[in-house]
Amino acid sequence: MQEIAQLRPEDRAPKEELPLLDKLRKLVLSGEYPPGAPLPEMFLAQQFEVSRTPIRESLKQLENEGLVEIRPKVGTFVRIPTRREIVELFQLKESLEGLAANLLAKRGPVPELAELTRNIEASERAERNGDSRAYADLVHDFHWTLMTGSDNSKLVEHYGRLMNQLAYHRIVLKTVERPARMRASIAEHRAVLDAILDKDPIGAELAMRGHVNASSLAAAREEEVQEPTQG
Amino acid sequence: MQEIAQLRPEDRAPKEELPLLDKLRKLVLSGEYPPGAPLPEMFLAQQFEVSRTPIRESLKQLENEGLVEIRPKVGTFVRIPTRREIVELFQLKESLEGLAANLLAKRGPVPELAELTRNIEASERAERNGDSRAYADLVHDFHWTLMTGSDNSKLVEHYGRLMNQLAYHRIVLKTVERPARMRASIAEHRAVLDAILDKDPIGAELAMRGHVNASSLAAAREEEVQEPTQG
DNA sequence: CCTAGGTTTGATGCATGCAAGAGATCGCCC
DNA sequence: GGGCGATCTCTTGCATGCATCAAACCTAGG
Repeated sequence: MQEIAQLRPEDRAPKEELPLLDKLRKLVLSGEYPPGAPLPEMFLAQQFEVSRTPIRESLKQLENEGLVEIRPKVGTFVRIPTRREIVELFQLKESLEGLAANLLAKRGPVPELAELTRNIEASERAERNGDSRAYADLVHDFHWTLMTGSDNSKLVEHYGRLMNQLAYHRIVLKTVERPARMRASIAEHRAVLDAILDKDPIGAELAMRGHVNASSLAAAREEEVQEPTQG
Repeated sequence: MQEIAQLRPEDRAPKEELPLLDKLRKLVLSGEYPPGAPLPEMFLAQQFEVSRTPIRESLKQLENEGLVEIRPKVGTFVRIPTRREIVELFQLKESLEGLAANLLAKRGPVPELAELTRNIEASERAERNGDSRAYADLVHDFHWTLMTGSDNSKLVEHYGRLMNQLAYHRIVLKTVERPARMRASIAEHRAVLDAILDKDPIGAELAMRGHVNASSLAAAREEEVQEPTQG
């Protein structure tokens, strides 16, 4: 029974995700199937040219990830997050990103710092050029660079799960940052990075949380505009 | 396409977890199968008197939860977390519990506050009586009451996933708080509760993070004692 | 026309069979 | 005796068939 002690995750190559699960996840996250849409196993099976079994397994995974809902003996449906869940996810997001900023600030000089610096410069260019598409991508990159820079794989893992549900939400409500928010957002990014460069974990965390909170409020305001009446 | 809009999770009863998955999870978390132990589908199938199919689905879930590892064409094994992952999980734990304390402090008078008060009093009695078993249960309850009291289901969900991996770790290393730590831990709990009662979210969060951090350090020290040599 | 009950349909849930691959075992050659 | 290779076994991965059940439909009664 000694050899099993060597079975540690670090000893093997990182698990490559199965292509089928990725395809199905992308199908949901892309919004190709709208929230509430049914996902019949038979249909997906012939869609991907496999049998129902691997489809079933993947759907169960997606249920575990909170992206679909399986109603026993009825069917699988694209999940519709409640308004409340969105708020909850934003609260979590604030905390996790704050933690990432905190941890990164403690790490000292790492490549991510330069990448974040370049990101902010590129964001400013995109903002000046009014390239909202490039800007959105850069915002995405900024947050993920900060995450991976935290050097905490479990944090990244949980963050990924969270963002899958929120990214989905963004698609549903088509939330986009308004030009007025862009400049403030960039300034907040810079404040976060400055605190990190100053090796100020608490300052970095607070700055990040303030930024995420401000973004969340902006997103919530967008929703108000798009869906003024909602119980 | 209007009727699908009514398919919101809040409209239905909370999904009851399948018994089989729970049984398998408990089997792993209880330590009945030690880390690295193989979990053959056939064996489990006849163990639970079902076919391989539902076993497979459950095992995939457990893999998603990070409790087992499936090596394609080889088999499923109880996962062994790395030392690094444990540290990462403790960092996450600190952040999530801090968030819970923060949110609870913002909620005002809720039943959880009285429950936490009672919990601390019971903890003190257990400490005086040297009842480490009861004390451990009370510590567990304190943290979970705080979590559920945050009124954030997504936070609770992520915390549950995290604790599944850490609870597992506790079993593996049989980490227990030493008597010397117990009194300090109770005082920290009280400090957290006091800040919550004062409606001081930031103070509550900081107190909670300090407490979790102290506990983590204590746990790490326990490990040092039990496993002095480890690369 | 509206409602209640039985029926039909369509989907899932699970059992089973077969093929493919990884690892161990055994034998052969050096 | 040691190293190497083929075989052999045990496992998973997937396809398929049947039973089960929820929901829609259709019909008969009020």
